[in-house]
Amino acid sequence: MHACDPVVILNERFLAAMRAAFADALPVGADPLIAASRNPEFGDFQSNAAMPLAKALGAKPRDIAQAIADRLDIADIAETPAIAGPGFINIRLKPDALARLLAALDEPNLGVTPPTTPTTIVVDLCGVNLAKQMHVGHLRSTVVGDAVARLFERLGCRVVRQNHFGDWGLPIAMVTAYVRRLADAGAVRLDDLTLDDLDRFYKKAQAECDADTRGLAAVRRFDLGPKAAAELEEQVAGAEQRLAEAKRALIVLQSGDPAVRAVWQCIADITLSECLATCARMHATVLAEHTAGESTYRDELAGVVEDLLSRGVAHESQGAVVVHLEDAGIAEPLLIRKSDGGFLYATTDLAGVRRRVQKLGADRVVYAVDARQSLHFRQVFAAAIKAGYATRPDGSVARLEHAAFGTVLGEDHRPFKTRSGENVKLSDLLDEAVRRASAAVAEKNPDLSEAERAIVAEAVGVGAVKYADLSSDRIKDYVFSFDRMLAFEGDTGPYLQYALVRVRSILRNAHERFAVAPGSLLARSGASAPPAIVIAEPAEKALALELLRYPGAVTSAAEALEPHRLCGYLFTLASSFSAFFQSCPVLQAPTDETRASRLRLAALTGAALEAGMQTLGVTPLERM
RNA sequence: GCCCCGGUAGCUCAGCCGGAUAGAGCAGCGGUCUUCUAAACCGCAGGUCGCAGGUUCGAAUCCUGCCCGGGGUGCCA
Repeated sequence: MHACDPVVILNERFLAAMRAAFADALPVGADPLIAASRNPEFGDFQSNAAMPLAKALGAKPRDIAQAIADRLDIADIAETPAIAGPGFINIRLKPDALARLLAALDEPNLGVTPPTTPTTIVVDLCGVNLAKQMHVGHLRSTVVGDAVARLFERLGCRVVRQNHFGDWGLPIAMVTAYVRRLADAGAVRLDDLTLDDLDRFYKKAQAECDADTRGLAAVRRFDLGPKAAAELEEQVAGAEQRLAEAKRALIVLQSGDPAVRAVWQCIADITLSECLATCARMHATVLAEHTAGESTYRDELAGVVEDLLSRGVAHESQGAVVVHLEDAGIAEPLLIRKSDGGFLYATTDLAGVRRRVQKLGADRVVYAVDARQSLHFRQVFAAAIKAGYATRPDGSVARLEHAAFGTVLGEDHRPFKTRSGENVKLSDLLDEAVRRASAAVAEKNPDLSEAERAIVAEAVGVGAVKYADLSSDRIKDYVFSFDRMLAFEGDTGPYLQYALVRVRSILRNAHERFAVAPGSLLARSGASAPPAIVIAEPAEKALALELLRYPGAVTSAAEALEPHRLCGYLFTLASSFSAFFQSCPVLQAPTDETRASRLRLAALTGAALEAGMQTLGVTPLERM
């Protein structure tokens, strides 16, 4: 794979040399340990293989390095290797080899090789709840989940997205009963409801059912007077009554009562359509067909519990049903049925694993969910494997992975909330980012028309929010700052967008001034004889080496489920291009050959930046 | 109590399946626009990699213990 990636090529060549040098004495699994050199003084790449082999082979590291170097067949791509320090083998690529490797990169997949066997990845993302607005809590699940999905799509895998929509259970029954009461009383018309209304009703319904039993206990304990006690008694009694109503409503909903189901469906439709609109605005591919609400599992839950009980995987305990997981190293058992007979989200998630592996054909299931669910998923995965739900038709066990992410924090390092302590609505967040982006665009580029500015501001604002979310290690909490993400300086979405805009500006000018057809520069865009690449200047070489890292960056980001690796790569690529842009005139290049070569280099950079940004779901722009 | 995650420059973060002098960006100081978009580039300054041991030729990276912060921990999701 990655026939244009020097690391892959050198790895093969070094392995061959190591085998030739040491034959059977070479320990199994010996690794050439190829890495890009951090200091250009030492060369472009290095092998660290000799030092670890010293002990196994009973020889001095430098002698081992020499033995490897002597048998190394790399004259076609590199200068004679140099041995330095304790036994590093330093490699410097030849300029014409760089040009050949870049030409190999110039194909539709930019060097990324599709898997030899078809692989299906199911990605659980977004996870909105019925009757609730999307807020910052959904930002990461949507953005990280979509980026992971796009990474695997870029690798050529089959990807199935699943929006595990929280549309079932007691809280849902509560709000459904609440809305139905309002509708029956003529206080609301179902057709006119908005998600804002529903969000309010949800909170009210929940508050009504939330008995202040602790308050009542405190009043009694401290004898705060009969009036306070009476008020609280009334509140508790009312809440208990509402809760009992909600439980009855759940039973009615579950029984499929048409009137209740109609209200529920209406609430679900309103929620989902707004959710899908917000996802579309964020350029996250979450569509109606990806929706797999918890309600779609409702008829499977009893069967799951019965199945696990009958096969001895689950056991009754204190009236509930649990799966013990000590053998998987987890002390806490997983509860899958309450003592009142109700099911839990673990039950749904078990049914989810079964469907995703056995119906959707997953080789790998990835959950883009908050890190606080970490124990829950460890339990569910262990239980699912124990139950055989993760077993594929060929008998292999699918990989179940939690792509856990940390919390979005405010500048005060507390979870990001509004001043009044509410969750920040995602659409408000995006509006604010776009508003700020618009102001900045107006200042930086007053020549843009109003219409174009609106488009650019939307792409820059949304892209800034997404890039900020994706560019730090997902497991860590991060501090949300409009100022930083929109500062247009440093490792930000706008910086990447700007680098691509500069590439495209060059290509536009080349077309206008030199009649260079845009499609004539790259083989991947159909050119039969793209210009020859000549690597001469240091900035050209640095850019070339950076471009060749593209396939490896995409692959490792996907494998590790870490989009921030791709962000880091794109930032260094954009930086290398900016340095090249500064020191290597393209249109004013000294010769026609140099201009043509640099144009192709620019076009290739543009292609890699564009592909990378699309993989992150950050909109590439023509101008900004 | 037990379990999980974090702790790297004044700030925000990379680097963590061990490799040569620990990197960016912001903030600070100093340069660069008659020339492809200066939303950029170049340079200077800035660090007991939480602490202490251990493994290793070599540790920010692996292991153990501790400290600090966050989270989770049987009938919510």
